[in-house]
Amino acid sequence: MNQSPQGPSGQALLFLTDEQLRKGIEAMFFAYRGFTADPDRILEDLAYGRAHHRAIHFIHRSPGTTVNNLLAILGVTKQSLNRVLRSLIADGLVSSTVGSRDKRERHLHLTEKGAALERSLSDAQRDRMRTAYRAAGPVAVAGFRQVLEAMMDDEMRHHYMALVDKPDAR
Amino acid sequence: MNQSPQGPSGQALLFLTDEQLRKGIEAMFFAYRGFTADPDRILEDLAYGRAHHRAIHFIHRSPGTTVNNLLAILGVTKQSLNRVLRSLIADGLVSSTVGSRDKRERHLHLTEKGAALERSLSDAQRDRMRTAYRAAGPVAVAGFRQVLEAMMDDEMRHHYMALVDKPDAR
DNA sequence: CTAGTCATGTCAACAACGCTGACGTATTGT
DNA sequence: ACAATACGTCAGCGTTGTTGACATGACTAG
Repeated sequence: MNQSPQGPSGQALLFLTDEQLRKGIEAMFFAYRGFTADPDRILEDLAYGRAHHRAIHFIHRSPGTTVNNLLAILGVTKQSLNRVLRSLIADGLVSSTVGSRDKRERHLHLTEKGAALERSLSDAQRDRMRTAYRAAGPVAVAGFRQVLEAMMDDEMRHHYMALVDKPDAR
Repeated sequence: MNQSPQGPSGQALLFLTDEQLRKGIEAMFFAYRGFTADPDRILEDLAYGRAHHRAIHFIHRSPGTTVNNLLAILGVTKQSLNRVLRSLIADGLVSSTVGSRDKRERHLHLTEKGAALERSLSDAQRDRMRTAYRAAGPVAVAGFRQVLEAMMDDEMRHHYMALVDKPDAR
């Protein structure tokens, strides 16, 4: 069970023990609750949930994205996404415009109202992230991102890589 | 908006830019999907979900724990937890025994069958974590955990700290 | 041009898993 | 004796995921 992995040269790879791996697993569990806590608090007053937050986030990040593209990034069915998009469009937070090149596609944008909510949500989430970053320091932050990237499924890493090097639309 | 934070001595704290924070946020989102993907695949064949996994994990980690303690760690209502526990007990994965000191309490343990499922789930999750750890290296892993710990709510960090230094019951 | 495929939207039904509120029982502590 | 605690449960509801089926309009290959 790899309790004390040894390198080929006999050097101890102590960070790969089951104990260390378990700590990482539990850290992910508890940290993710914190990660979503602040936006969740904002959303519960608005009859929206985490799914709305995700849609808003990625529409903000990729203005004009199509439904199909959003589907691939979020990894849900079109019925699930459609339910969320329908309410966001009905409430005037998201606009859906017919594609000019391909008229089957709908291009999604945040309205001013939607952008305002996005700012409120991401401000809250960034505040916590900033506090954590500052407490841990730049070296830790680099490691944090390295491990997370290595943890992704290939397809998700592909979407991630395509996003992170794009300038923020802020 | 803290676009280019400067230290008091004018040194650039470039890892605290909104851009860096956003990358961390998106990395958390995509990585968490990978984090849960493997156990989810195992569970979907068994009519169980993520909630069952969490219950099994923490009962394994704290054998004999009470319902109230599990409630605090998982951060859900007793009705939610009870629904999960009821099915796990009915299916013979978890045993619930009346407390000896305080007979109001129920002490929860995994049965042999429950322990077998726990091993199958945590093996899958550890495999991915090990691959990620190995790819990122020990320094990155230390940073990974530092940032996650700084990201937790105080109460969750308290539960985390109480757990991680306990030896694994394996 | 016709046939097939694609992008999207929608209806219905269902499951998992959160929640609130209320009530009951047994046990413990004051 | 009385209040508080630990637990279980019923009923109902909301969000978010799923499948399956069907419709429309638009593009594309033959």
